[in-house]
Amino acid sequence: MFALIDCDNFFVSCERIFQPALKNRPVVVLSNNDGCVVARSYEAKALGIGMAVPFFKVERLFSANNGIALSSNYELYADISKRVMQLIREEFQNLEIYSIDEAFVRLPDNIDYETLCRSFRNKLLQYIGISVSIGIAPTKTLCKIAGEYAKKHDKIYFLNQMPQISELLKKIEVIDIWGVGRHTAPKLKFMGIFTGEDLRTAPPKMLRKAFGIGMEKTIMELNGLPCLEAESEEPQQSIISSRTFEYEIKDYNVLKQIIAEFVDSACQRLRKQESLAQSIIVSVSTNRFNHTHEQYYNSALINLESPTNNTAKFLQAMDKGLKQIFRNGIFYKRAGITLLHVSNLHTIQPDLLDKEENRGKEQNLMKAFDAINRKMGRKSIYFGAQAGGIKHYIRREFKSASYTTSWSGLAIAHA
DNA sequence: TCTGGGGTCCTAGGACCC
DNA sequence: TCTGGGGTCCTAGGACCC
Repeated sequence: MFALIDCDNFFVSCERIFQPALKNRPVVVLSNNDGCVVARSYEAKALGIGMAVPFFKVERLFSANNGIALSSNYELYADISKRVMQLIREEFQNLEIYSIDEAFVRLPDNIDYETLCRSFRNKLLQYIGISVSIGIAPTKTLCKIAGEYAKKHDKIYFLNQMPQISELLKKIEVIDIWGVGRHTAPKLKFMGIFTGEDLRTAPPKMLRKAFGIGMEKTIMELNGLPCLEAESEEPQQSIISSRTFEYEIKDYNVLKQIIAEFVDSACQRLRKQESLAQSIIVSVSTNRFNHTHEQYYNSALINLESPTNNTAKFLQAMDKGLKQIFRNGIFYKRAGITLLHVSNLHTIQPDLLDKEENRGKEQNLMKAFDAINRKMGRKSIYFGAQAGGIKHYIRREFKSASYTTSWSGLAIAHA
């Protein structure tokens, strides 16, 4: 049996831990540049604020109802997530972290699932102050459905018997089934498949021909046959760092300095998971909502001679790639990099032409670099290519303090 | 005025081989 | 010169997820 443990309104819940005044009123958390709504409290949902809507479209309605909007505070959410996952890990087997706010676990056979989950839910609430919903079912796809139901009802829901599954699926639109997206749903409707139950009883082989193997798996899973197994915690296969800027940028050097920040951040994550990468994609684009300037999108792939996690080498490659795609007179609003062809640092095939002593030196250099920044604080040392003077290219006007990750952000209790 | 960021998996098609 | 069948590997792009 699987269980899906899903934090309720996660980003909002994190903020409320340290700001009790946010309780019982509409709260939303915004994406970078305070652009879109990415998390909503129940009170905000009740106002009809949709997921991922641009905030400026709902701002008046929202503030008229005494709402509070916050910029995203990813340091805080990542830290709270880490604590939640740790507690889950101590309690269950086969933890699979699915996203920042949800995880699948495998439940042992022949136990009282609901009692176990409910006591764990209370523990999380008491230890960390985060409320979760838990869906229990024989497959992951059914767990998702059980979890959604649990959110709206009693927070724990066990979905197991076929008549029960069938009844629930009848009430669910096909677009709300995990694995069915906005492109596939209209096509399914055209074929007469409207509800989850229609999909469950549809011919799997036929739908596989039309939509691929993923759809066949979804149908099997709806029927209680597990096709998606517990996945082990593998290092990531690609690492992305990209941003939309607050302002449009025309200057090559400014753009390059900002992208150097992305390279630095991605390489740090690469080293943290003890990996190497061999390629980097650099991409730039204009503001797709601004039609007064020429629209432009381009990307360049640069392959390195051998896998590395040396920031300097990726900075060089990034510059080369950026030169290939940069055009004068374009107003750039967004840029990013992706590291790919990621491999494990310890099992790497050494390059015959690469001297081993150089590889050792390179590793030591980057270790020292990371150690200094860990000890003395972020960006105590950095590469010359990185933005020295350009710090402010993202707007986060309503960000809360880094309560758990910075001394200056510690909450103060007045007694 | 203001529209996010970070991932995975699958498939089709091209290049190449015998 | 054309024909047939069988295969691998790689890449770009689409679809999905949160």
